[in-house]
Amino acid sequence: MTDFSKLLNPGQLTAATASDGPLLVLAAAGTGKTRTLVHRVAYLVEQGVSPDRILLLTFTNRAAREMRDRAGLLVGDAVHSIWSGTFHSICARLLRRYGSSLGYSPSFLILDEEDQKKLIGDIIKSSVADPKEFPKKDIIAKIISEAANEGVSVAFVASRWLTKTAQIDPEAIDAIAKKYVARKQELGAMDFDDLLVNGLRLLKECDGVREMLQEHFLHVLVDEYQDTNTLQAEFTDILAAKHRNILAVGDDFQCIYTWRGARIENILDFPSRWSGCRIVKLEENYRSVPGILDIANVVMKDAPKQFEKHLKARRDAIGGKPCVHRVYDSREQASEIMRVVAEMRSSGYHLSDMAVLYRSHFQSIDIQMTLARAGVPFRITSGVGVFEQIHVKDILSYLRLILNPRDELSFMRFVRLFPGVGEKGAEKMWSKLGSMFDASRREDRETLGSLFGAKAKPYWPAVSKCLEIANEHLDNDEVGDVIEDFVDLYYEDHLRREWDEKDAEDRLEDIAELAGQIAAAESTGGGRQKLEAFLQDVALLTNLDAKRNDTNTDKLTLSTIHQAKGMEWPVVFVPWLSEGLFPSAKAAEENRADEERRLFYVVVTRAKDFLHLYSPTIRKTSDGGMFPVEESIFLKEIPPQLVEKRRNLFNPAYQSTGGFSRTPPFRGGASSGWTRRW
DNA sequence: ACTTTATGCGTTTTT
DNA sequence: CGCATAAAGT
Repeated sequence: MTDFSKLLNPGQLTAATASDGPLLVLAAAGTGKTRTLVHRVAYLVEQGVSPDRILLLTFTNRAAREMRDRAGLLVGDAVHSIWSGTFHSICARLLRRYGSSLGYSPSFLILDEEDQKKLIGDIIKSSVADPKEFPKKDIIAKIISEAANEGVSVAFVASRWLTKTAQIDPEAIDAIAKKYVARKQELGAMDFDDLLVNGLRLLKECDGVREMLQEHFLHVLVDEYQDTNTLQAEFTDILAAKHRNILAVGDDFQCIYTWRGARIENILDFPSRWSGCRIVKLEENYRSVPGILDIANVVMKDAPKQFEKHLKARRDAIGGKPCVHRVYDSREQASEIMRVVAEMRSSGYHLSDMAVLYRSHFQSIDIQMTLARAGVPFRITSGVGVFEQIHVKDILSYLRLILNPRDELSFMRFVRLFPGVGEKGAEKMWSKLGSMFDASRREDRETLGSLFGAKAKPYWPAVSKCLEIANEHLDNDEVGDVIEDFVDLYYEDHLRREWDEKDAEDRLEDIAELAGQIAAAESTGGGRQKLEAFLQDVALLTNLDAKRNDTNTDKLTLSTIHQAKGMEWPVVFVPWLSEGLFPSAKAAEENRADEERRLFYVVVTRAKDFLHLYSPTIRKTSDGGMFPVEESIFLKEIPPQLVEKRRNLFNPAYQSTGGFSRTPPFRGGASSGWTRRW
């Protein structure tokens, strides 16, 4: 028996070894939230609870993996039986098993954001008289998603948008939404939101399934509870209703996903929803030095809705106070960051001990360029996911088509890889083939070949050959070869036609990586089953799930604050603390100033030893414009004695007043462009 | 009629 | 960069 009292502080111990019944753990940043949760799992397993009757829900794949890894150290192989994962992936798992009650096949497709927008765009094109006068697909997709996540009607959300975006007709948008639902049905597909919506429907509408699952899950544990939306809170409430063993862990101060439907009220009301709920507060912070916590406490001192919480430092002070750097522009900011990085390295920190955390992706561009020029290795979580990139999706559609002759979306994508085949052509081919294409049948391959135009025809025999032998490869568990053949015999050519040399090389490398990852995936069956399992849920994988082998090299981390949630580094840099950027102007417009504040709280509490905050005096736009920017309100609020101020104004703005532009820049943005590689 | 190529423009945050 | 739109090419 483990002596938990030796491993945990009193608060953590109470939570981890609590008796049955509802429990809310209010864990402020850095107070050992994950540790508590992991030990709770270990405690339950030691008490004889069968691991497969424990459900552990998280928000991100990374959190799920960390939880599994750490629990594994305590309970060993039992960890593999625990039901743990993101809300989305657990719902997907349940729906694959029991979704037939709702009319879904176990192999339903999961649409990623791009697929979703594409479908909505197609519907707009075909059903709206004048698409130019109609809201764009991105807006419609957002409205539909918002409605799903809040559990309200599309027309309701659309009319709410009316106030800020002109010319929206709620009825018309509702009509699009209905067609979108029908189209998904036709394809046997669910988008991300459907996973949650249908996961909940499963519990509400299918009495048998609900009762079985309620009986099955003895313990329901939810991480980051402050970020649950209506659907997720209801989902866990129902699952735990029978045994009443629900453990919600969270921190209302760290609620940063309201834009995605998170309801901070879920955690605030938790005690009243669950009668007899015990509350444990964790306020002892083991992560950060006192100087950093002082700032965190200042940031949240006037927070409106909250459980009273005050971070108590358990570490001694080391180094100096957190540092505020006033710099001239984005480039100077980048070189200043790099200078401090070098300084910290020479005093013994590794690159992997440091992170640059920013409000939005584009704010990292100058930093990336500066680091690249200086040859400092860094790891970045870019705006576009690895599994959402064009070339990866191309390969995935090729693989999907081999496995599923009726996969319309994959077919469309696949045939459009050939020159001279566009949207209309692809549609014609699909209907001429009778809405199916069985790659393993010679006739189907010949028919398709005859449908190609003159430009595509020469390429077909080689690809046809690939398709012919693909099944053989799959039976021999040679998934990698399936991809390799296709790339060698056709796709590499295609890439080189579409992109310049360097880009094509990069993309080929990504594909090799993908092949390796599929081959390495765990599975019970042979190549076919392995591939099937991978393809089914690949939409749920994110950047952080790929390139795991990357972690052994020493690299500086560049990440958005959202993606950095739950993580920690000895040294943290926060660029662009300027009004309009952080807090973001857009958030202010939409009355979400308090969320920006919580976001700042989150980033401050990521730092263990050193915190460096940067505020440029000007920002430049892509068209060469130059504008003065004010220091962020978050910096202004910090009492001067809590920080050390440094000014680095190599090139003060006031010396060249002639350079300012007249028109203000668009809302955010210091420079333009995106990076795909990471 | 449909596809390819050229050009301009907007960019929060994510499962 | 990717997307939408317009113009040019098949």
